[in-house]
Amino acid sequence: MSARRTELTRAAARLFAEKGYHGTSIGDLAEAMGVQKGSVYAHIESKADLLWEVAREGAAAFHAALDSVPDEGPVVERIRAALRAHLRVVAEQLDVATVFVREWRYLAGDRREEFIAERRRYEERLRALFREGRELGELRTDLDDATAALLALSAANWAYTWLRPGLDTDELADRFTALLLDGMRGYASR
Amino acid sequence: MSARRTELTRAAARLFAEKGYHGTSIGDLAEAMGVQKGSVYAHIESKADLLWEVAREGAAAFHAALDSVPDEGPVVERIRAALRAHLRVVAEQLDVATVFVREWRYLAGDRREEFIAERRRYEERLRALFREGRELGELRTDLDDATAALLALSAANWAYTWLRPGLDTDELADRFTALLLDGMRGYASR
DNA sequence: CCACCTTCCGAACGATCGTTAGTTTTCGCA
DNA sequence: TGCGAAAACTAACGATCGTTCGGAAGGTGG
Repeated sequence: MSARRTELTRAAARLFAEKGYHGTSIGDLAEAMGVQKGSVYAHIESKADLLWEVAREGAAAFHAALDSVPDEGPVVERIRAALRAHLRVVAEQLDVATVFVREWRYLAGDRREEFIAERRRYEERLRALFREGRELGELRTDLDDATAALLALSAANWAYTWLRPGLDTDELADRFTALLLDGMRGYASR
Repeated sequence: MSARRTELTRAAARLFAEKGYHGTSIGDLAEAMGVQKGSVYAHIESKADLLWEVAREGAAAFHAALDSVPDEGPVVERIRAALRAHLRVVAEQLDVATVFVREWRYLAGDRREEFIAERRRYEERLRALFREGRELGELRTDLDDATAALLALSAANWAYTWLRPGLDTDELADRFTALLLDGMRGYASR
């Protein structure tokens, strides 16, 4: 893929995140590239291609982040690592993450189905961590792991709305992890 | 507001939630009403009016839900009540909640500012519960209450993506509350 | 029965949409 | 230096966008 084509994808990610897919016109893309709008079609076949490309890039980034989490070791540490990896992707590729979480639904046809499958697979990989933690006894044995995974996933998926590049995402992830692990109830009331 | 006008607002909430604000045309609205698209303007002055109305309805619903939470009593119970109230609104007014969480950003000008202020106020009201819990010693005194509130808010704001009408939102809220309070760490590792 | 108000129709508006086509410019490389 | 590919330009396409307008139903209350 040519350098110019890559620039176009970057501009698409930024504008789709900022104004939404339907709120971004080919003219907007062209203006961001400093080019006439017809020229955009030297690089793509359709506007939908750009959405597909950014969405796939997001899926790849989040899956790659999860790949960095070891398969073994204490589950608690692996959950912390997964949260760290996720938030790092959000902070470092905020536009792509935004499209991944919010704009993907404007995908159409087979691409939409394929994306949803990838998204579900990502959620399953995260969920498995919590289930394994319960089964191995590293988390409480009476844990509602589906709800726990949903809570963690909510924090991860909502992050694009408030996370700003430059924040210490590792520390943020650790704060979330600490809360998820130990809760917020006072010692006296245990 | 006439009955017909109310129908239009309902259709707008549904379509904005389903296809997005920019993905919904006046023609779509008209078709949902069984009417020619020009006729829609017997009820509104602009498409933006409908977005504003639905967004305001959402803000009112969530604030009203929080109003039902008592000002006194155990903080833990008030947090549970707030989560219950929030999830109930999401389940019972899913379209409105979706616009409130996701589509509001297409508001323009003063309306956008006003909405953001209302949204911030809602978040502040929730945050205050956690801060109060820490200060009164009902939650752990070393609690990172900002993060705790953010975690709860993430669960609340993400709910529109998976919550379906008919689910027992009280039970879901209680599961979240239980997790937030006691965490998921195994007893053995405390 | 008439006046009024709400609602809708049908046609049209200028603007903008995504996309296509033919041509021209730019530029790295043989 | 010249060739070929990549990139951009210009102009236009049909479709659809949000919106306007004059007039016609339809029902309600005086």
